[in-house]
Amino acid sequence: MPASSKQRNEVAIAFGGVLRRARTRSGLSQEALGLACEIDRTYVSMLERGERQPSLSTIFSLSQQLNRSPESLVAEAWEAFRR
Amino acid sequence: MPASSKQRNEVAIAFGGVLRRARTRSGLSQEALGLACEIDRTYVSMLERGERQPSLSTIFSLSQQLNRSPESLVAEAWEAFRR
DNA sequence: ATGTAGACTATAGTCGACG
DNA sequence: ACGTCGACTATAGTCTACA
Repeated sequence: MPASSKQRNEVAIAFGGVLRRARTRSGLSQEALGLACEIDRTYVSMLERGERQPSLSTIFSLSQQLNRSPESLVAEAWEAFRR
Repeated sequence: MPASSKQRNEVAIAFGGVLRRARTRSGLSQEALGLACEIDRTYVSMLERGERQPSLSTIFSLSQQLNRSPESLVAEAWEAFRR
């Protein structure tokens, strides 16, 4: 068992919300974002719904396509997670 | 095949360097850091050597124990990755 | 205190199909 | 354009042991 799978879920949910807001603001569909990042459309969906947690390289490619710095996405997710 | 496994390696190496510097500066051993984060000592070693890539929740717990914000670690890794 | 190795379990990430 | 399901492959992360 990894450290705490409850924590992982909460992290995933925090990131998911941030991702969805950033994506909709940017006017991209999940499909378009996935295509640009070379990640699967259904996986973008899972990320946004907090069912999966991104690795660092996924964070990097998502942030690039959203015209955001990776640290800004992470900072937002961290803030959402902490509360 | 995931997006690009070459990119993943480079991300892992970038993060590994950042982690090692942050940890040695903080005066913690890999063992002590792993214990505090509830992640395996040998896995900390793999991360520092760029053999593995952290997930977001791993970044969160590492940064907490290093008294750093997650975004500062990510920003450094991103900078190292881009060059 | 760290690197490495092997065998393992859990989860990140892909893909095709359907509503 | 998105959610979901199932089956899959790749990799994150654990654990024991030895140098």
